[in-house]
Amino acid sequence: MSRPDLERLGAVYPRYLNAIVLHGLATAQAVGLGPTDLYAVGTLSFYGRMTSGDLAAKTGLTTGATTRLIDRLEQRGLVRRVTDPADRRRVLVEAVETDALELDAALAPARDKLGEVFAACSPAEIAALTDHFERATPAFHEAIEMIRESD
Amino acid sequence: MSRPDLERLGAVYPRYLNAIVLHGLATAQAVGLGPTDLYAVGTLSFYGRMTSGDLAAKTGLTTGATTRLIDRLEQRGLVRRVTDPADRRRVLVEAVETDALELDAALAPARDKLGEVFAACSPAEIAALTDHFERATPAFHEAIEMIRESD
DNA sequence: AGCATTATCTGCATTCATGCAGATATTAGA
DNA sequence: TCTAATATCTGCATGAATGCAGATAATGCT
Repeated sequence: MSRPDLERLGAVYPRYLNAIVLHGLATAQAVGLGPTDLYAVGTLSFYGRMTSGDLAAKTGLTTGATTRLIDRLEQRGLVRRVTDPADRRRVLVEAVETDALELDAALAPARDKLGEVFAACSPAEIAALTDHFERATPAFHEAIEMIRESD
Repeated sequence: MSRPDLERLGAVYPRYLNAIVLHGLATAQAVGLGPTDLYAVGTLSFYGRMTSGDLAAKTGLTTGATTRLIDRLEQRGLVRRVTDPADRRRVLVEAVETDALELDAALAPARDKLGEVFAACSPAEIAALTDHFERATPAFHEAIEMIRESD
């Protein structure tokens, strides 16, 4: 791989990540949630129910702060507590599928704009991009854990 | 483009964005800044000096809150205020290139893990990905503006 | 020169997320 | 059964980000 290629990636990629995070913050603000709260809901809906403790680990909060986070989300009807029948100390939290948030509306501009970007791609390019996204996602999750371990 | 392709993209992409934002939040926490503060620094260093008001617009904060944000960043030596000689009401803010933050250290895990992902790509794939990132970045910025306009 | 406009800053107040330490409930093990 | 360990919750406290309204400073127009 040639040097110029990597340099261009190095220049473009940080700005790209910056834009995505900024967009995430703006979305949270638009739906009236803190960033952590909104992305906790996302995590729950993408990866399914998990215990309060697991959610604490994912978000990097203490268990106490996580209790309060779940309280807030439950109060807004975004999340549901289910006691684990196998171990009644544990509380499973699951996303309620609803659009109590107007999350769909908040994401509409991104969907439109990104839709145009993807629409300009060939099927092969879409496949390549999807492959990349699929590999990059766990890489970010691993990086998150590593950041938190070295605190 | 076939349906299955788009469905896979639709499943993978939201998780990908979720991971990036979560990683952004974890990074901010690791360096001891609020998410807005950290991504304001990023915006300044990527796009160069801008007025306080422009930064307010970019972050979606009021001008008062932005003054405080600049105060915080200046106090930590991440940013510098420069009075605009052409219009002395205006304050230009520019990023100070320093690693007063151990931002490099905080980003190291992501660099490593993502580096592996990119290393597995052919030069052609790298070029295609870079093209995509380059097109997606302004799309996100436009989406941010649209979200804020419809508040 | 005088006035309206613009850009940033300040004082004040408030909301909110979060940590911490101890409480409670449940399970597991000796 | 008694005790230790585990999972979540609560009370309390605090720091921090933010908004808002008015203050200050600079510019531009008439």
